[in-house]
Amino acid sequence: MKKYLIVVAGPTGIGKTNTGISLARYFNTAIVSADSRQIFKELTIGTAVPHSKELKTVKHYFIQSHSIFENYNASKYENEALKIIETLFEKHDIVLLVGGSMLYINAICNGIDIMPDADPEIRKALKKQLENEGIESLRYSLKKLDPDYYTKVDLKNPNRIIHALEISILTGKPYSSFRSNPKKERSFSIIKIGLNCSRNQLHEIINKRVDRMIDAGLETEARNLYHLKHLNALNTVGYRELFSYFENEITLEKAIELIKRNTRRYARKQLTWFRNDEEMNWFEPGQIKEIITFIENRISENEQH
RNA sequence: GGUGCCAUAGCUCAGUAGGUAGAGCAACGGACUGAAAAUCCGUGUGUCCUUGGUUCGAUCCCGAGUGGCACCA
Repeated sequence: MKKYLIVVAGPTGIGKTNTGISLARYFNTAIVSADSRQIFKELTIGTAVPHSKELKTVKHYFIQSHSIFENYNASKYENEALKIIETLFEKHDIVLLVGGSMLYINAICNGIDIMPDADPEIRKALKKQLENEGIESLRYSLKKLDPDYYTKVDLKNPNRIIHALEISILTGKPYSSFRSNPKKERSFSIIKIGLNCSRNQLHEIINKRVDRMIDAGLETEARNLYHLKHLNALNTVGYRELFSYFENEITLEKAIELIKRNTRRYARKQLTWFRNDEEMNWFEPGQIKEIITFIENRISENEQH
């Protein structure tokens, strides 16, 4: 039998964890998480990591496996997760990739270009340039260092420009020379399962889940991390709003309201990305049987060719 | 029961000296290759409560109805 990576994606709160566990038990395999925040061991309540009970039933990878002090990114994830996946395929024909981080899933399925890690000092300097001289100045630098990318990039998006600049400065070569938009060959086939429900339902799930997080002590978790708020890992829905509350910028009620709103928006953004993926096969959460049947049919079709 | 006020976007409300309407919030759509739960761009989504009348034309003026609120009984 060939090897199959089953991707389970969908907006936050839709039930990826449960679906993933059901599928993993049925196929007797492990789960590789594709979640850019659940990966951090310092974050628990605000990221809705699977409960320890759930983690005991099925082996999970990349759940609370890294530290927020590490500068993590999609490329590191691609390298590390791919290694784990390859290892798992030694014992399993099917492996599950479960999560909502669009770029991370994309890194596994299609790969991203190889280029050096950004230098924190250079990034710092560019941030300062943005702060002091404005985005216009960054654009000017980019036009000089990478005129080709200058015509393609969203010139209003400082993060994009900064990244192109930091790579160009670090390597002495234009950022665009590293960009080939690869579709990397993988040793396994990919079957993508997308989970979605009505928008009203999704909003209700999200609102309730945020209330549950607050009841579970999210405020305390955030307060204990407050002194680390400069870390990128904490530029995260659920924490940043509480940080504003700690700074007396908003009330607790307002912070909770904003967490709900920003989570809803995040879910929408995820859907925008996933909807665009033509390989995605959509199901409602709870349609486990249908999903299993679909996967088995897909595999048996594939085995015949 | 009587009197008064109100009824416009999902919500709170503005407005039109009569020419089918706009703010805030919410919502919705999109971009995306090393910060991605990040970052950035875009979009009013409407039986102006219903129904008669006046008018070339009514969301606006007049009458009636319905619903809500307040006060008086």
